[in-house]
Amino acid sequence: MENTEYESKNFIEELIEEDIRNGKNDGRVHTRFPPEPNGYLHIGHAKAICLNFGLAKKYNGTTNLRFDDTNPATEETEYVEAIKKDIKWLGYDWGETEYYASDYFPQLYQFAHQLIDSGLAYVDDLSPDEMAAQKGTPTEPGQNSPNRDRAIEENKALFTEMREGKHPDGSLVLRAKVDMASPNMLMRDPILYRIKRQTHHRTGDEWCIYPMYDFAHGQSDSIEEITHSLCSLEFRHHRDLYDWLIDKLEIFPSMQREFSRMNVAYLITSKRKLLKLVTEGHVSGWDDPRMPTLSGMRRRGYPAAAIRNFCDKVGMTKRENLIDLSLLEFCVREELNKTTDRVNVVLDPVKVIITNYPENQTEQLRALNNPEAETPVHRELSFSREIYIDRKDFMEDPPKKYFRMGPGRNVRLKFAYILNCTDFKKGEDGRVEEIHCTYYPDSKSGEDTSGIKAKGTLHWVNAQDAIPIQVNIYDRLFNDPTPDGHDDKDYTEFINPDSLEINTKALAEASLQDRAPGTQFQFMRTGYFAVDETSTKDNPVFNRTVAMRDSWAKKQAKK
RNA sequence: UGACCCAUGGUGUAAUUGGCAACACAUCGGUUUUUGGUACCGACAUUCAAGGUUCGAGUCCUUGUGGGUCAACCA
Repeated sequence: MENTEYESKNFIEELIEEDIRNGKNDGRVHTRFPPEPNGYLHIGHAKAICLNFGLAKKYNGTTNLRFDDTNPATEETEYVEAIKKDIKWLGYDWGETEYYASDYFPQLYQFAHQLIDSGLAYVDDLSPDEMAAQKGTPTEPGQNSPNRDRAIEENKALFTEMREGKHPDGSLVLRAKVDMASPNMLMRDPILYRIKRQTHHRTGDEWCIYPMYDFAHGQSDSIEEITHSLCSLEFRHHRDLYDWLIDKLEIFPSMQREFSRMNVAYLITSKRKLLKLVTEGHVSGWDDPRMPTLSGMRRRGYPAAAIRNFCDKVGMTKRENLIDLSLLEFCVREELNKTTDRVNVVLDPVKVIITNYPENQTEQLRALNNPEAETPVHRELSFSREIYIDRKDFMEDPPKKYFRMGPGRNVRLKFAYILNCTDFKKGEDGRVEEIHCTYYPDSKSGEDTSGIKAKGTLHWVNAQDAIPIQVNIYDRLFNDPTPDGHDDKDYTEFINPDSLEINTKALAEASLQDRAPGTQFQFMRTGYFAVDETSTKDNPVFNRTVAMRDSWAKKQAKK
């Protein structure tokens, strides 16, 4: 048949399918996710995780988790644990294939000797400044080091001494003998090993020399027989060295390909810059709900499924990009709309007295938890003479298009009755402090025979049993779409001073008293919220994940 | 004054490989609605430029233009 669906593939999938067609690696697909354990995973990593694990799943392959831990100065076990937790939370499982570049230190050391034996590596004693001076520039060739032609035996002896700790930190390095005139600066005799007396989080003090990225990453890929090693665009120039080393070492030919990093407006994804936000106290930690880290987004209430869907929608190309934050928020709302229970929470309470409702009466109303759910589930909601509504749902002198409460107007209370506003009282400060209404007894939700129409529907809480909660209202951390894209200004200058508003006057329906951290809700007409991990029965705390789409507010803002 | 990569609506991608520029987000308008939510309907680009090849070019070629990356004993 001709109506078979055509599935569009990204350039990496095209490449993999071509390899499979050609029988390369017997059609095997083996990817890896290689974080350095020097910080927490962020939204940018999510794209790489989804890519690597997604590809392996699609082509029946495997994905290794490999910690790229070759720089003991910055790496810690704390980060290893956090990274594993975040990957699992995102929904991926690496099974038994958990590796560490540091496990390969002995093998890498042998590789270095192999290169020396082939006359393709030498020990250099130049200072960093001298080396830089000889490096040349992108338009001028560099100069050979005076040590470049050191005898093989001497190189072997010196390198062995480096490993044995006979030379001080920084005094010697091992360099590959490639080409000091290469147009690719990375091929100008790159450093392979440096001396660094620093305790490693896994190997302790066993080593005082450590391989550089270029002599660890590709070799680790090769040792693990990774077929497709995918990384971001800025590593394109490393590919020449990657291939050169594999070729000279005659080891498994892993193939590196590059894709463009994900840039999301108003977010930053530089680990160094995120670390600074933490250490300088701009946020409460790596998992602050305003952080673009997976732990921060988790705490904020972004569902893993939403992040996966976002990564999928963003696509895979080699172009520079700046993705609208609204796409991420769309994915979050789309998921939460399907999954969360709707509850009544009043953020800025104003008391409403229903003057014709019996003083000592309380009735139980039936409330639908989630109208989107396949099987409807209901809960009970208590209702009585005094309730609270949100301050912004009342106007003393409302315009015609305002559908909420105002003197003389009818408005429905969700799951309850239609009210008619008869009066209101103001305090000394001029603020409305009490609203009087009457209710239509025959307008009860689900059994309304009143025939009365109310344009608006409000959320509310029963004054008798409403509980006080703390609500953290989060907004974007930066005021600028590209906070770290300005040459003349530091990104911290764009920090939004109003990125967190702590609301302690909110009142919630009684069912929210003792909910487990991480539980998510839609606060009816307000937004999506998640129970914070610090929340307790006596002090419930909720984080705003994202506000509802609000076409009314949008219209008002334009005026 | 080098090398490498990239260029399709406001944004991110697609175009069955040379054959009617599609999808999503955003924006605007409308319908439905006991959430100003959801759902649904509609509007919104002749593909960076100029040449060339061709019956036919977003796609191929040439030359430009614009953007990105590269000179850490970081990854």
